[in-house]
Amino acid sequence: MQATAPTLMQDCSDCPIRHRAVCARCESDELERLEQIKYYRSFEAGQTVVWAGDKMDFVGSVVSGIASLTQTMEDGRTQMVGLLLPSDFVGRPGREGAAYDVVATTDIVMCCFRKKPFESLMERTPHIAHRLLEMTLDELDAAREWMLVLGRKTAREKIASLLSIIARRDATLNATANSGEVVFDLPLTREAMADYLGLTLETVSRQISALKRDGVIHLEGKRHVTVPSVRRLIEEAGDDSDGGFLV
Amino acid sequence: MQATAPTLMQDCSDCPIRHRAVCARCESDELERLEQIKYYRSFEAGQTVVWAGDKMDFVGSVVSGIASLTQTMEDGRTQMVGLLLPSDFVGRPGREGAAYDVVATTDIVMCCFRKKPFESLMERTPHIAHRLLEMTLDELDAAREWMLVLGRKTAREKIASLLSIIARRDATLNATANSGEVVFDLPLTREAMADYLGLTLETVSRQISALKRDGVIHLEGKRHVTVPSVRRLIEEAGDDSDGGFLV
DNA sequence: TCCAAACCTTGATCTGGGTCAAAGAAACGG
DNA sequence: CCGTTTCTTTGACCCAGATCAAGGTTTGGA
Repeated sequence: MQATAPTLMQDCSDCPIRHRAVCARCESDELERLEQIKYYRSFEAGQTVVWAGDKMDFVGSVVSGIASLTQTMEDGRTQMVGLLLPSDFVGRPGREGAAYDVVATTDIVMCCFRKKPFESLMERTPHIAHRLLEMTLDELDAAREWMLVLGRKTAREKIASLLSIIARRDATLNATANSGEVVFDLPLTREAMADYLGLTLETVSRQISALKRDGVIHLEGKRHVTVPSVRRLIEEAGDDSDGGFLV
Repeated sequence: MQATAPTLMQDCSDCPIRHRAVCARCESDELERLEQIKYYRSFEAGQTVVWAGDKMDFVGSVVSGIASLTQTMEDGRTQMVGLLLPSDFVGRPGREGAAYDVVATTDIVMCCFRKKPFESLMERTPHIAHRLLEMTLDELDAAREWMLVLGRKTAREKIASLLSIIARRDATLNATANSGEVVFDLPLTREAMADYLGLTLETVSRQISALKRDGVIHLEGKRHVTVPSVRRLIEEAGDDSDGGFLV
């Protein structure tokens, strides 16, 4: 669905880096310089963007589609450690290799900058460094919140937490925030959800069935979800911290 | 043990902010400005430095002792989301409230800067912003690595992972990196370890006993640990990523 | 020196979620 | 339109770790 063809946008007025990483406070000549070093890449669902440990010579943000950050043990156990939705930034200025695999979950288009020029631009443009610090702090908060999910929540709460996050992101993007009902398409397979939640795919499937049975969500097909009451969903997630969303 | 009395160091030559946050690349007049806005605070074991959600009007780093970052659910389940060892930085420039409780695990002394002046110093001093970005990226990496521990490792592997981290930090600080044997004092109670690892304290106790029985570690009293072979410990942690340590 | 409060260990038992297995849906290429 | 592949659901059973319970050990104050 997010599988936008790799249309090379020429003007990039909707390029997320513009309003998220570089942001409002930028001078127009800074934007100009960014435009000059910008390029697009696209990947098909399942493709690996970078492997953990490999040199990552670019930074960028997701334009369309969904990518995931994944850590793997030798014996094959994997844990997804982050989800990149459209407009999310990935990259580690000042750091060499990738710390985790970046994998395209759906077909994706990314807006990239080669690292060297981006870094030197950062040197000259405090606003960019500043904005990146803010974004990184936010990611750190999100990661730490997720640690609570992984360490202490039950399977049912985990599923509800994930659905809350997706619902929130989706509602923000689509401004569907009305009656408390939210509708969206799950961008992840049951297996990907399991990897994100530290569960098995069977447990994910069972708990989704249970939430459906209990009327917390409604499913059409495997992926199309209707949440009649977001408040109820957030209660199921056992959560404080999802606060701020629709309350 | 880390319970240094709140000796107000006048010259601060060993103040961690100097070499970690502000770092080598700073000009001496930047250091000068930092000195001017610096102050010390100390807390007793068990005291809460800030509550989640409260306004946090300072940033700082730990001089001595250990603090922990903790998230709590309404029903009392808690998850430790970070550990602050001496020289670690805490604070969120550009962000208002704390995202988690900061609690003194042992008696601690912190070196602080009021946020406002620190932020305005940051504006004028790109190196500081830059260093903070690097530190935050490192913390994010650590948090994501920990997500793998929480989501996918067994209780035994979790314990071994935690011991590896403490051993590594301790070895780095004390330069004990010799024969592969490392000796240190556990700075955490069994309960605190459980909160960090997403386990119960009983399970922690049992697994520590098991590691002792299997000769992976040796215990003297409840807290004094000898690790005869760090390599072995890292194997028990099931880990790749602890690489770089003593190999 | 003794008592009380923290901490820690160990045992018995229970259970949420994992594992193994089989069979439905959807999607897809030919 | 059909066979194959990929994804999902559901069932039966099992086990790692939680829970409940009871003692030990250490620390510290009076």
